[in-house]
Amino acid sequence: MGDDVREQVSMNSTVSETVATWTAERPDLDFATMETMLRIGLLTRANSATSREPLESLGISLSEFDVLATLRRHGTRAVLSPTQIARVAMVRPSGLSHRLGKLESAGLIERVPDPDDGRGLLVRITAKGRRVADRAVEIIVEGHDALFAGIDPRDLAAFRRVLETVLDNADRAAGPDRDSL
Amino acid sequence: MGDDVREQVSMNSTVSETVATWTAERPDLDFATMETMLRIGLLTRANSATSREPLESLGISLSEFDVLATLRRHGTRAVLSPTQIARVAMVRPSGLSHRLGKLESAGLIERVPDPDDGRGLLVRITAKGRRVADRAVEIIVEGHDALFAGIDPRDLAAFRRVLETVLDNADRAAGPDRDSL
DNA sequence: GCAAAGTAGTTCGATGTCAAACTAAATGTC
DNA sequence: GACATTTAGTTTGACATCGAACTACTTTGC
Repeated sequence: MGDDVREQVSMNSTVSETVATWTAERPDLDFATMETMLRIGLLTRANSATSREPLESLGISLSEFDVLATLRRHGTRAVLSPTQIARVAMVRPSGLSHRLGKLESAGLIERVPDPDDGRGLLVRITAKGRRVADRAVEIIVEGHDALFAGIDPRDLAAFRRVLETVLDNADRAAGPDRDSL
Repeated sequence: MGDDVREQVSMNSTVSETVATWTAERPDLDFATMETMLRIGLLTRANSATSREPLESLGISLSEFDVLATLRRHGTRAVLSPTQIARVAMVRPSGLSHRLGKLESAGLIERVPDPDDGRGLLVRITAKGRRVADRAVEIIVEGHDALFAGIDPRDLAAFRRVLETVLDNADRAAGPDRDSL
C-alpha cells in the first residue's frame, strides 16, 4: 500500500469537508462517528508513512519488518514456522511466502526443514537480520513517540480505554463469524 | 466433531503478546505507544471489514464507495473532475481511472467531456449511483456507530482531542512539503 | 502567433495481497 | 497396513494501487 504523507495537510481538512457536505445532503444521519473513523484512517496512513522511508533505507518494507520483528522478538535462537508467523503478522500464508522469499534473499532470515515434520519449515533470523530488526524497531518506536508527543496523560488514558472498548465491539461483531480480515 | 473450533486468537491479544515479547527482548525501549498504534491499525482494519460485505452486496467496493460518495455529497447536479475526486478520495489519478471505469460500466457514474477544457472530463453520478450511495452511506454510518457503541461521552471527547493532536503532529512531521492543489 | 512549459487524464509496468489450486507429508479410520 | 482426510507451505491467477511514461490540450512568455 502506498502511504504518501505529502498530502496530509489537505487530508486533514478533507475530513471536515467530507462530514460537512454529507451533513448538508443527508441531515437525517449523524456523521460524528464517521469523522472520528476517517481521522483514525488518516492516522494509520500517517503512521505507515513516517516509518516507511527510514525503513527502506535499511532495505526492508513495513510488511517485511512485521515478519522480521516477529522473529526478533522471540529471542536469539528462536525458530518459528511460517504458519505461526502468518498468524501473528496477520497475513495470509500465500502473502507470507513472498515476504519470506525476499527476506531470505536479503540474507535476513533462513528457512530450514523442520526435523520433526517433513512438511514444515522453521524460519530463523540471521545475525544480519537481527541487527536490521534492532535498528528498525528503534525507528518505529521513535516514530510512534513523535506522533504522540504532547498528549495530556489523562486524555491518553481515555484514548486507550476507548480503543479497548471499540476493539471489543469489533471482536463481538466479527467474533462468532469468520476471521474477517 | 461437533466442536466447531474457533481457535482464532483475537488480534487484540496478538498485540498484547507482541508488546510483551518486545519488552522482554528490548527492555531499553518503551512500547506503550507502539501498543496503542498497533491497536489503531486493528481498528482501521476492523472498520474496513465491517463495511466490506454489506457494500459488496450493493455491488461496490469500499474504494468505489469513496468515489461514489464524493460525488453524492456534492449534490444532485454536481459534476467533478477526476482530479478533484482523486484529491478528496486520496488516491492517485492512475488509481482513480480504474475505479471510474468500473463505476461507469456499472452504470453508477458518467464521464462527459468538459466543455470548457478539452483535456478535462466531468464526472456525474447517475440516478442509480445516487440510490446506491444513499444506501451505502447508511450502512457505513451504521457500522461506525456499532463500533463506538457504549463509549463514555467524556472519554470519547478525550479520544477526539488526542486524535486531533496526533494528526497535527503528523502534519508537522510531514513538513511544509505537500503537493495538494 | 507560436514555441515552450504546464496540466488532465489514461495506459503501462512493477509491486503486493488474497483466494484457490497444488504438492507433500502427517494423521485418522477401518 | 491402506486409504481418506487434514495440514504445511508454495505457486498461480486475479486484482488494486502506485509511479512513470504517454497523449492531448491549454497557458505562458516572448
